[in-house]
Amino acid sequence: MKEILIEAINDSLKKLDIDDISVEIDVPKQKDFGDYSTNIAMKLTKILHKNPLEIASLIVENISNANIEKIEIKAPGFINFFVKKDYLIENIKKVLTEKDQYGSSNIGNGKKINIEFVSANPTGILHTGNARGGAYGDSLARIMRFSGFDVTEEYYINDAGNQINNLGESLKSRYYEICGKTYPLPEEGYHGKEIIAMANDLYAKYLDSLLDKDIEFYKEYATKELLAKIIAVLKEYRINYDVYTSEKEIRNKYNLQNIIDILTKNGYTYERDGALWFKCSALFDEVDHVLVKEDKTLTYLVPDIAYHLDKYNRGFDKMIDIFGTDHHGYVARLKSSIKALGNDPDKLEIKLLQLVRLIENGEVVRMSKRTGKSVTLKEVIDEVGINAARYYFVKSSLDTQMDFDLNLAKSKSNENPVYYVCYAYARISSILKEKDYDEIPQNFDTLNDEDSYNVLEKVYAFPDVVKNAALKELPHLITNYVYDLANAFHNYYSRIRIITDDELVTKERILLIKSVRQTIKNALDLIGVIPPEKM
RNA sequence: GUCCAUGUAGCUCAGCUGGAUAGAGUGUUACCCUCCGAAGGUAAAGGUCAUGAGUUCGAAUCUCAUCAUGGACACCA
Repeated sequence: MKEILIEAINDSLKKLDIDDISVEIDVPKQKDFGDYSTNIAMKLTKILHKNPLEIASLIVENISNANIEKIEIKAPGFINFFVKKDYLIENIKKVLTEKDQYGSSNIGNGKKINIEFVSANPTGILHTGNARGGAYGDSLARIMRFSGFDVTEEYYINDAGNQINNLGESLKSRYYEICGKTYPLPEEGYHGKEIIAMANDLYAKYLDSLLDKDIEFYKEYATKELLAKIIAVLKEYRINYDVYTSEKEIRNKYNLQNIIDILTKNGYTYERDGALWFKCSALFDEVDHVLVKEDKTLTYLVPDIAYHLDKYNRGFDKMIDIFGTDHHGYVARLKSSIKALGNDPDKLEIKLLQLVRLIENGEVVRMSKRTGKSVTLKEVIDEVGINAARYYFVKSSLDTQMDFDLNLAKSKSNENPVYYVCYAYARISSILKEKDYDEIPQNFDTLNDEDSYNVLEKVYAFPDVVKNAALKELPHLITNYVYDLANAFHNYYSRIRIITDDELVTKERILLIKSVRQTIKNALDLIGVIPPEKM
């Protein structure tokens, strides 16, 4: 409908000899201002040097279109369109025919997108911050896939380096402790409950027969166990990755020295104080960073450069990394390295999400993997449920600093808007159990009232919302939308009786609410929420 | 100190590339079930959009300054 109007306006503008301006069509907040509205007359004041009202009437004079019922001009210069409602009726048929595909599109045009998210180090278990990143990343992937992008969801496993050494040492230390021996816990060691649990498992299975195993054994065992746990929880959280990339494998696949050599050849390194530095201040960063330490070991930056090179080599049109804001200093470094290796840094987009602050008993709980103090994703899922958790963590934009009050989440979980939406779904399902129709009629003659239009307009808006969410990469637009849709339905339900004595009326109303239910389902699916038939 | 983000109703948050009288939920106060699910609906109250200037037909939205909050500024990852 928007396109039809834009075309009509453009035709009119041509007659006025104006063609190089883009016409914008909005949906006004108020019903009095019509179904659609444009500010084009006001934008043209600068070019035409005329009163916007005058311009508006010139434009309107030249518009004629069968779909338009009425056009009004309102001060200071808005042109408001009132359109015929046939398209809303047509749309019911579309929803009922396309079913689970309603709202999908091909605007992505098969472009290859890589979305990397969570990628938590396997040195502990997932916490609430990962819950947010996971909900965002996976929802974005679903939305983009639904919009015709070729999406790869990826998890990068940091299974090498210092932290893994510390992890191995930590496990060994705990195991020794249980065996009645001592082995020092490293200063940077991990204190999580899960490490102690693993040590207990080892003892239960092997008693003290592992005491002379070397550190490699503990490293490998701990990494494998923790990773399995992480993946299992993510799966429960309805996230299924397409690709897991291991840092260990990247280190084997790429000769890291080779990458440093290329950087050197391109003139982006220098030596100082016995270390080799990356001259990223010449590119996007403010300061330089070390690649090779004085003791000749590599910093974490080097394998990460290799990892991103690997992503580039796999031929994605766009790569999206989702980091916590605590890694924001890292963005410039990474982009610099990409440029320094001769790739296009604009293909990599790094999204920073504000960390979730945990509140318990009115106090901020400091989360830390090292001290083992945190609320895990698993606990969140068990306490508030998967639907509520996914909805909650996706409903705010990434830039919002979020507080997660665990007491509130537990005690008043009904306040979560997800229940309001699911309730609408369950209500419709329950009516459909009583009466249902499958065949779709040509006309819906009895649905010619404002109440029906109000709901149908929301249903009609869905494909546009999805496109918007996909292009702007904002999954929370979906939660906003689906709430509005549920609200429109609850309103309709309270005013209109669906099942009546009149067979035709009942049938058309049933099909209307069926299209609502389908749209709710499709929308919720994009954010990983599965509505129940009964609540 | 420098960099990034944020500041909208008592609280939690929307507000799309600047548009018409700033919106929801929650909380407070009233109503509404003989009938498809009241986890619902209706209404009232609640705002110097942090502050100050600027840009223009028009600013919560853009620019600058100030204040406040969170985070980052390692030869850790």
